[in-house]
Amino acid sequence: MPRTRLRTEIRQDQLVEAALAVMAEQGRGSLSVAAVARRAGLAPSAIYRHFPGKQALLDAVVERMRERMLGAVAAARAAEPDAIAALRRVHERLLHLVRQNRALPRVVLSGDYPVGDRARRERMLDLLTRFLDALAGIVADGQRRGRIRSDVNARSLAVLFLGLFQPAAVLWAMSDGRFDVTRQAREAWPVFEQALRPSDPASPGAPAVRRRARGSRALRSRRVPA
Amino acid sequence: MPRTRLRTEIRQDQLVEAALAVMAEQGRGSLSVAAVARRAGLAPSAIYRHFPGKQALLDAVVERMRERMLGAVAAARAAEPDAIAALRRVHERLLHLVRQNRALPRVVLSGDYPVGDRARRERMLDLLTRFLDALAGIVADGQRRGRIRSDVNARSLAVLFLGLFQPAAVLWAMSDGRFDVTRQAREAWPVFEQALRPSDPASPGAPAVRRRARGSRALRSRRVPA
DNA sequence: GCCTATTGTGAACGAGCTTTCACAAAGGAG
DNA sequence: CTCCTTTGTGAAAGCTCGTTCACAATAGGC
Repeated sequence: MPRTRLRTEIRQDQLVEAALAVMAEQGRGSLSVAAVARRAGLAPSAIYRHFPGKQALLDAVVERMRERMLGAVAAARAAEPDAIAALRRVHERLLHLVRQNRALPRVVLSGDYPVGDRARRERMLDLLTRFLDALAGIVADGQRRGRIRSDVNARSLAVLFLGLFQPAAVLWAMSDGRFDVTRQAREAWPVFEQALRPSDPASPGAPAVRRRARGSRALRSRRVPA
Repeated sequence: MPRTRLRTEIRQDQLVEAALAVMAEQGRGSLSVAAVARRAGLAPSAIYRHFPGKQALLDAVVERMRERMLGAVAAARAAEPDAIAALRRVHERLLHLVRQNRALPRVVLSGDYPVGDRARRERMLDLLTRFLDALAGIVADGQRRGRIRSDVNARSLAVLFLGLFQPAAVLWAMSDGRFDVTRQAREAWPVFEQALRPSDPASPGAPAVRRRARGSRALRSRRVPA
């Protein structure tokens, strides 16, 4: 007996959410077509009405994570003119995103989402690359305005920023939410923010004095494959 | 035709290494008993002479990662009396460990190693908890001697340290080694080291002045589930 | 109220996986 | 040398999973 009948766009949406929910609860190992279908209240075979196969569903999951992560960065950048404030906002939004969706670190940050194709692995890496590019864009902006130290290249600081929330996210997902990610953020952020400031001991808003950039000056902000 | 015949301890060792190699090359998705056996030059059924089942093999893999990670921390701590130098050494050793063994982030840092049992998940979390405890021990030592700022609790700084190398490790594993983890380390470490220093603008070796510890003073260095 | 494209279902197939088992060979103890 | 434990093998069982298919039921345009 067919249950309620819904349009395919709605079902696609539901199935992506169901897949995320299954991954959040039981890990990626249990991410079977049957589990996703059951979670969405459908028979396993119904999935093939809305996706060509399991791989396409997994792609859609990645695509949704991409939208949310890049969306978080873009929104924060648009809302806050100041680079440091924008980074802080990104930090808050990302943690909120992870809290809402425990599967995020398993999809994006684990480095081992089940992408079969080699081209798909590249796309996965591309997601993180674009994410880091967006962060580096904010950092570079702050560097131009003297709000962020210029003796370290923007890309490295962006990776450092990633390190500010990735361990917290993974620990939170691993511990089933017992790791206090809010406290970690509250304590770690000021340290990071202070580390971003120009090393000039003058007022924190002053333009960077650019004290000896040493050997790392010529480093470009390349793409991840470097 | 039986190939060369070796003692079970040697085979266990070989099989763990084979499993790590398979994971490093093809990801955890392809970590089948057959793949591990082929890599070790054995028939699939031979694995059951040396391990009760696949799960036990996976446990042994985790155990080996545990030894190596905790060993790296302990060795660095023993070799360097100064806390900051010890942390730097841990950082170098861990990156070396990851470079030698691309599977490490997939086993330990992804938060989604295929551990079936709930007790096993706890043990996995316990590994990271002990790792963070060991790091926090070094940090606390540095705090006592005034080498590291005391206005942030040791555990939070330990997680921050984890963030110094986890993203690099994951990016390196995801990009098949194209991400330049050495450069990232070279650029990021000074920033982190500087952020560790007591906020007192006096000489970096002076005892901490302990300027306003604010609300976070009473925070204990709890275990990860907090 | 009918028609047709769309959505849902249960059964079944085939592939791949873990595990077991009967049997073969090796290698040290006696 | 002989025996017996240990180690290795190939075949097959048993299982889960992704996918296909014939068929049923719905919803909306006419």
